[in-house]
Amino acid sequence: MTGLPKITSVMTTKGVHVNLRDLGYLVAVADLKNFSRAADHSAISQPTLSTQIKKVEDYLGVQIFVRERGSVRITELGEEIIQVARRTLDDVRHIREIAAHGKNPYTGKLSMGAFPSLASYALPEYVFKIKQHFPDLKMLVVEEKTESLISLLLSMKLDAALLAMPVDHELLECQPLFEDPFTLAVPANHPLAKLDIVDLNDLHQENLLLLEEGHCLRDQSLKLCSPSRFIENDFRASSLETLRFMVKNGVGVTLMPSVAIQTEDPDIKYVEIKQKPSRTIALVWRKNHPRKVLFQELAILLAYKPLA
Amino acid sequence: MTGLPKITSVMTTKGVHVNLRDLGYLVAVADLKNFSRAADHSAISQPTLSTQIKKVEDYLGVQIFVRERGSVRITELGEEIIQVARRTLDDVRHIREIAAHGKNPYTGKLSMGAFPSLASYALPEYVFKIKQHFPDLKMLVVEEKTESLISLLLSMKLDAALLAMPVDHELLECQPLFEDPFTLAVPANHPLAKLDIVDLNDLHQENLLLLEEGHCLRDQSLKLCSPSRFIENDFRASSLETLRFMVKNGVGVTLMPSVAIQTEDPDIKYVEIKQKPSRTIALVWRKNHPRKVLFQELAILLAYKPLA
DNA sequence: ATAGTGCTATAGCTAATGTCAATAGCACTG
DNA sequence: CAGTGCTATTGACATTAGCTATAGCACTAT
Repeated sequence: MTGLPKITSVMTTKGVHVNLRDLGYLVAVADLKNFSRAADHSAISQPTLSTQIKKVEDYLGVQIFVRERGSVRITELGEEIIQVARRTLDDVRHIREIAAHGKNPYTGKLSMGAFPSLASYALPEYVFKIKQHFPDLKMLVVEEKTESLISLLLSMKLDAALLAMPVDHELLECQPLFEDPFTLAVPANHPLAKLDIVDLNDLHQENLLLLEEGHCLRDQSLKLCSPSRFIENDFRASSLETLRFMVKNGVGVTLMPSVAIQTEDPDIKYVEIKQKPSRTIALVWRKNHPRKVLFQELAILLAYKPLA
Repeated sequence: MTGLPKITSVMTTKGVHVNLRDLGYLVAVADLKNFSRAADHSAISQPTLSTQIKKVEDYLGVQIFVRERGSVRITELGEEIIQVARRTLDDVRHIREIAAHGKNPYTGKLSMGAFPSLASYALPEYVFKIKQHFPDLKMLVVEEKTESLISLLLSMKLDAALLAMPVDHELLECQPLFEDPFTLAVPANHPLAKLDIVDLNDLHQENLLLLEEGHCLRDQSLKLCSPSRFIENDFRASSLETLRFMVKNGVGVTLMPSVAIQTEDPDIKYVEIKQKPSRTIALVWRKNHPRKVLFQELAILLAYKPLA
């Protein structure tokens, strides 16, 4: 036969696509800095890993790893690529989680957030209650200001959050849990401490202490106290405990949510307020979150007053 | 032979993994709501697409699409899954872009941001200059407040940004471009308008107009003007043009960055300031961004005074 | 030097997977 | 009741990822 040779597969361009699997290999090599161990970790043979990595590098047309004596270095471009690869793999994990949670909302990781002036007081008991009723949930709690919590919810990095109403966002669903009345925290030796009940309109020239910007409690307090003529001051506490400390030491007064009241302390008196102001705490989650059924049940579970 | 039958592949569990390709199919079906057209769009046959979609649904154990008369509905869970799938595909596209830009930084999309009190004035000319020197770049401009720009840079959603120094972030690199001196914008009929130069310390009881919270120009102005005893006011403009309008109408004065000066308007006078305050505009990008070479060249290109 | 160690790369074969064309099945339409 | 417009199933074929075996390379220890 003098015809043309039968070309079956010259230029066997092995693999033309980037795979999720390949991304995993990239990350494994990046983490372990060693092809053989990365192969082990990925449960494939070292040659396979080598060829797959090479395939990706060829496909992208850039070098990701520099194979060096004893260890593997990552190129700058490689770093960038691997950073995104990690994100990609996380997303795929996320897809699997969504499916798993859709099938059984009562298992798996559940991340729940609360804003600072609520978190430390209500969360411990809440987490305890949740663990009792849903023992298969792995709780993860996050303490952030309201604004951050909302963006975490929207970006799917957080499953649910305890927020103060109102929460008006068309992508979020919201179930009120309980009312948290405000009291006025005053130093025990302050004239107001002798009262059983105080009218916000009667407060003049008091030094109202507030949290720093971004705390919803600050905004609520400012709103409620606008009729009173408080002394302006530049002090901005970073936590409710700092505020309590300041009140205790006679620096001023502050609005204290009931969940945070600690009656043991003889230096502070918490006085009821005639206007009965309160904040409504709600459980909030993304509409059409795969586990909304769970959240509705959680809301019922947590709707009882959190403190005995 | 009475031995056991040779089982080659009973239970042929076709496909055990989710693929990037599969995610693409999901998105195509979600977009087109029709298997056949989605197959067409994905350049595969309809049967292949059907089996692959089914494979994913089987693997995840949840139904993603409801095949209905005439069209395809997406389950709630499906919506969530597809949302993440889109993100995943974007990430992979991003990986390819990183590689492409690493090979040739001078082509492809380039997203550049600037904060509002600079954007409208400097960006048009900048974009023009860049297009001239790098005709293969597809420019995309974004106008956001400084804080947003920084998080966009960090999350790789923005390539570079024009920001006011200082920008201290260990993941960001920063190349100063030019000084932008502040002048005092006053109504033409204001006594100050007659001066050639004004001392910030001589300003008393002027009504200083500022932008709303979050604008870096607001913070810079407040810092510079703290020695003066300005009238406090609650007005917060949402743009520099609003401020200019207010000044024009005699409501007060404001600090105006030189890039924003418009000498044509006879109703406003821009008075030089004795203290020669200025803001330094810099080009900022993520350290080890694949195209940092490009940004360094851009910085040189843009370092000349932006306005004639 | 020489064999050994600890790496990654290459080759050739096999199993798994994705793909196609053909066709079945289903629910409406004319 | 044939026709239309869908999705699902089947069986053959092509591509890809995987394996084992082995090569190659640069040091290290004997």
